[in-house]
Amino acid sequence: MDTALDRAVRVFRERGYHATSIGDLTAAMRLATGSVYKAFRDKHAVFLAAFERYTALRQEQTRSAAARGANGREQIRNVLLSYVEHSQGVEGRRGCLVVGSAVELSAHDAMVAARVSTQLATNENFIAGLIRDGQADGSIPRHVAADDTARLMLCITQGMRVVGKARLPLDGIRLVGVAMKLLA
Amino acid sequence: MDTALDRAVRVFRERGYHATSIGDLTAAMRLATGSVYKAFRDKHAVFLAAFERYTALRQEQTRSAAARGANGREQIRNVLLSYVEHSQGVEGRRGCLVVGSAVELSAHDAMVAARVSTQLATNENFIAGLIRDGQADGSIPRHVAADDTARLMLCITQGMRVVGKARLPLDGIRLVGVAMKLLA
DNA sequence: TTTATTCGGGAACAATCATTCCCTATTATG
DNA sequence: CATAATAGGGAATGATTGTTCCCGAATAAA
Repeated sequence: MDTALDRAVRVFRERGYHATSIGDLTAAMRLATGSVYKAFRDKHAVFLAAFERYTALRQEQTRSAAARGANGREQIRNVLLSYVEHSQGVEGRRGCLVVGSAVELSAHDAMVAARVSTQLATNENFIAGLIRDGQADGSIPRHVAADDTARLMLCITQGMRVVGKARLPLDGIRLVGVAMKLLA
Repeated sequence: MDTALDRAVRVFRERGYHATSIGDLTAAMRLATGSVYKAFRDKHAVFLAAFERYTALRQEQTRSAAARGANGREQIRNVLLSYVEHSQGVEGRRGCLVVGSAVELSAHDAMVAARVSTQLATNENFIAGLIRDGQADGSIPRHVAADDTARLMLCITQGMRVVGKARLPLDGIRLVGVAMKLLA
């Protein structure tokens, strides 16, 4: 079932919610219509489950990217670099379910809107925490405003996914090199 | 007709392409079904016209915001501040057609994808030009990498629209204050 | 072995979609 | 004045949508 959900994640990322029909879903998940409706209440429930699964996976990926850094500053650099990578190539073209949901559904779907907000807040808080870690370990100056910088970095990461979906190439080293000035 | 198209822009921004039915469109544009199909070949053509109109309006708004600045640096500050304003409140919740199109359509609609890319490139080039202007007038240091910084600022602006659509509040002064470090 | 029960599959359904067609005013043309 | 042309309105149409219902096979229980 989890592997079927992974396939659902992929379809929703590629096509969005409204452009994904039950037919697309059953084809991707390799289940018949009846089987999908036996596992989920409706299309919306499939999407919610896919969203949940996607955010869990992405969270794990960014945290493990951060963990590869020796101090707060390097951890942030790794997180940003990881975002650039995921915003590019086939993965970037596939898109981010959080960004897609924010843009396509947030305005008219309270359930999705709530999950999008909490996910964005989680990401922002994670970055803010890394900034404070860096200030504690001496790799980031004390005068950096952790919360404001974290919110701007949230905009940067979400923006990368938009730009990446539009197929503009992103040079990780150069882009992140510039972004690190925010920690000066 | 232009006022009808303005109303179409609004609906597409609020609901996206796929979630907007012809019924929604005729109701908003205050035209009957037949009249819409007499003015446009199909729904896709209405969308393309709305996209064109939206980008023209937005371009004008950003340029006039920039024009209020005395030098390159202040012009960029004004552009960023303008983006924050447009990403917030009722306007922010309405969303950006470029971001929406990039996320919802770019992957499967070559015509839209092309227009999104050129629009993003135009925005980026505009910012890069302002950076170079600032370097010429002495308000921005020469060592700032114009192209890389412009691309990062493109990510920032597009990201603001995502975050704004998700209803996270954005403090223009603080956010732009941090972002201006990129021009140090 | 016989009988329940579960599970996946797919046909059937009503609703909604984008699109076409035709009718009726209104304006322009002779 | 008569008539051709145009523009707008809305019903009809066929395709597609999400959802439900029911069937058949496989497994568990008796």
